[in-house]
Amino acid sequence: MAVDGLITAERTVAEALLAHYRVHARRLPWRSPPGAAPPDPYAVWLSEIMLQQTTVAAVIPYYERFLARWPTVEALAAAQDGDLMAAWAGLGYYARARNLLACARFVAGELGGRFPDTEEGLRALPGIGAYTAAAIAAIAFGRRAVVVDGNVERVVSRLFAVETPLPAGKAELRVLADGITPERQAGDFAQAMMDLGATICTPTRPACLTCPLAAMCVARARGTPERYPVKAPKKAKPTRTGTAWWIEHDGAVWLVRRPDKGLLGGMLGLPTSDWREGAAAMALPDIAGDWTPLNSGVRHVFTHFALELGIARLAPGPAGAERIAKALGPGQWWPRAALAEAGLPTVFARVVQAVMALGED
DNA sequence: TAAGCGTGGGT
DNA sequence: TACCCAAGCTT
Repeated sequence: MAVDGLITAERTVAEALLAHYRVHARRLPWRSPPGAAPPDPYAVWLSEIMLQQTTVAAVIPYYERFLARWPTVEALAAAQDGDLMAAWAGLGYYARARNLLACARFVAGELGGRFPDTEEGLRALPGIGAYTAAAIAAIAFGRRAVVVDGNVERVVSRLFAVETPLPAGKAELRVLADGITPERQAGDFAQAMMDLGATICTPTRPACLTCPLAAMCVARARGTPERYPVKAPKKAKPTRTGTAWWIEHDGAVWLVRRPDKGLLGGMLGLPTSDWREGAAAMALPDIAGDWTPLNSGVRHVFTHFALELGIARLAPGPAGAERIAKALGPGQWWPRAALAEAGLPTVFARVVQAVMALGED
């Protein structure tokens, strides 16, 4: 048996990591201290959905606002769709917000307001995949679950110097993670692994000198921790171009609700042309009037393409204003002075900024 | 299995 | 500047 505080080959990964976590755990709004009673499953679920592919720093203010406004799953289930989407605006991956609402309504309506306490039950809910089901089961319900996120993949790939490139290597990494996951305290263990990945076993320049697992780490022994995880090469990102249509009448701007599926689904936005590769010219809708192409535009990078969005402006006048809905489909006039509160996704918030910077005319 | 799906911060 | 990356899920 290892002497406490001294890391030896006999000490397991979980023992070394949990001892470190008891002292160095990050204090986060949705987290209970190490060894304490589990937090409210609603809080765990809400934080885990927000944290999918999103940094802790970005999530914290959204989490605080959501929990204050909708303190229970029943309260969230009663929210208006538009209010929920607007509150999520800026956080990205908007399918998460749509699934969040669907999940809350199912739990509140069909499950008596109680989240399932097993991985299998959680996995069946909208927006909850393998990682999130395992994380909630372990953190909120004390289950032994193998929690594998990007942090865990990086830590495990270095511990065992796994050469199989991601994403093909995911299955292998999961088996290895299973092998080091303890029977008890799986929730603390999962959070300890993620803390380690976020603060010590970082993608670049890992702080191996302060790592509680350094003595057990094969990549460290080889002197090449940054080599892992090995990743398959990624594809080039194309550029698409399009035009946003700024139609303003009587101090208000025409906004449209985007379809539920696809990019920025369910979000409010400016009407735009199609976004296509190669198209360069300003594109205008079939609305007669004195269109003004603006010199400024917006460049915005999405996950799988970059967008260069030009802006064309129209002041249709009272008669023309009534034809807008017919030409562009359903939408609403939003007061220009209140656009900051419309809950627009970032790409359109930037268009608003660009137009506002031009002044009233 | 692979592609689609946001955004902001770090290097 | 141009990448890379972050507590992934859905289809």
